[in-house]
Amino acid sequence: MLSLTEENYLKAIYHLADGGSQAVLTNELAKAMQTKAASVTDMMKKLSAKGLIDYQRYYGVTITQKGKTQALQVIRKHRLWETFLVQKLDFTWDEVHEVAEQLEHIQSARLIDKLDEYLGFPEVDPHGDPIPDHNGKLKAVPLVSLDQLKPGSKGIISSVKDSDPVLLKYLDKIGATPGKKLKVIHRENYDESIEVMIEKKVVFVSKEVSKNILLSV
Amino acid sequence: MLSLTEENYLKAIYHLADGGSQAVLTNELAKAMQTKAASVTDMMKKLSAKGLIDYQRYYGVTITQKGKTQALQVIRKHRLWETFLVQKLDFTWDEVHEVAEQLEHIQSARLIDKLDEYLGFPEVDPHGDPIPDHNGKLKAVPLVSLDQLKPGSKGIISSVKDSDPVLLKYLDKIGATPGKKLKVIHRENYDESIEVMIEKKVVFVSKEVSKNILLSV
DNA sequence: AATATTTTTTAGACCAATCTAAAATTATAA
DNA sequence: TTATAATTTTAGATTGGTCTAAAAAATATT
Repeated sequence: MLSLTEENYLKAIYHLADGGSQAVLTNELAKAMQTKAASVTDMMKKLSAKGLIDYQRYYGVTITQKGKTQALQVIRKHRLWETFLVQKLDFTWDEVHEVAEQLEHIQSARLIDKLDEYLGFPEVDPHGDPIPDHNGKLKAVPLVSLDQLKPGSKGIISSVKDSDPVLLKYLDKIGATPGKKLKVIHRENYDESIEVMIEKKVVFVSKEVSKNILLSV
Repeated sequence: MLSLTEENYLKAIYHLADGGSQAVLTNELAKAMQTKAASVTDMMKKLSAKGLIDYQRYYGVTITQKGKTQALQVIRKHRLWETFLVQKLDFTWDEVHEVAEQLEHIQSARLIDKLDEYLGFPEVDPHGDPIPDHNGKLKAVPLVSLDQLKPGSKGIISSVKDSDPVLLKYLDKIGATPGKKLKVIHRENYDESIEVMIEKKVVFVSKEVSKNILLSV
């Protein structure tokens, strides 16, 4: 069984590699884990010895199938708990991340399957991220970030990348939440800010924000 | 903030001292924590330095008011989670202890108060143990264990001491669960086993089991 | 009361996860 | 292509929680 720290590293690697086979560098990981590069190197050796990652010194790591499976189990738990907090306990979507970071480490397969059932086998969490099923299978939906859409194109907001409460509260305020229809009206060349129509309402968002909004088109 | 280990020690001290001011010996604690006496001594110094217990070497420890408050917060969380698991996720009362041992360490006052509300502010957990309120107040109900009742006396099963799944499944089978009316019919002098009537059904229980059944009379 | 037994504490070590500082390696630039 | 900069790794130390073995204190026994 993995330690809490090992689980967190694995999850970070999975996310930084975009779920895929892409290599992750020591410093990236150190930044993501809010720790020092030396600590990361130590952990890489450990995870590598356990067959969870492939590690080549000075060239970063890639996650193995075994590691991916483990990471997806943690992600499943994280997203189910977030859904529980919003659906049942009336948390808002900007409040759930921190608590879910703790709950995701509870070890009980029975608990998480019961929870899944209790929530009605949800497919996405409150931020629109897909929830891996019991076997760790993830429904892959091709998404585009708002900053890549051309004026005139339409889409449905699917999810939000960053879980920073400040961003989430802001998106809530302007109505940019998962499920909403969106149309790009205009892109300003100077700062790449975008004017969009979200369900009849016109709003302006900066490039920085637009990069965090993912849509299905 | 307390570490997971500190919380567990504090809870064990609270329980062994029966919630009170009674002193707890190093070896008792070592047994309860499934660790060695030397480890306990180390931890006692730490908890003592934090003002959570009064520690006198060679004479055991007593829990301070501050320590009691902390212990009760953990106990509140444990019992609320157990209630959640049974009420909402259809766990049986013999399945909840282990998972609640993990969940009780989740740090979020907001979460636990929301959960409390969601469950309808329950007063007791699935084993009949009282749940401390938001302020750590515990409704004190005087209880007697079945082994101390005289033939002829009646009571209502209030709670069960041990959380061993084997015991709980057995009690379920014979109908000895919290809320049930019970009357003592006879005590056998040789082995102190007891014959009782539980809601019209006559059952025999050993002294060992009878010590674990608590009643309000 | 002196001795033996039990309990508790101390001393010193270990493991996981972390750190700082120095060394090694790779990437960049003159 | 050789020097410089950036990144990564190693070496050695630290902290929390644990352990074993030995010492110290309390309790029980003769």
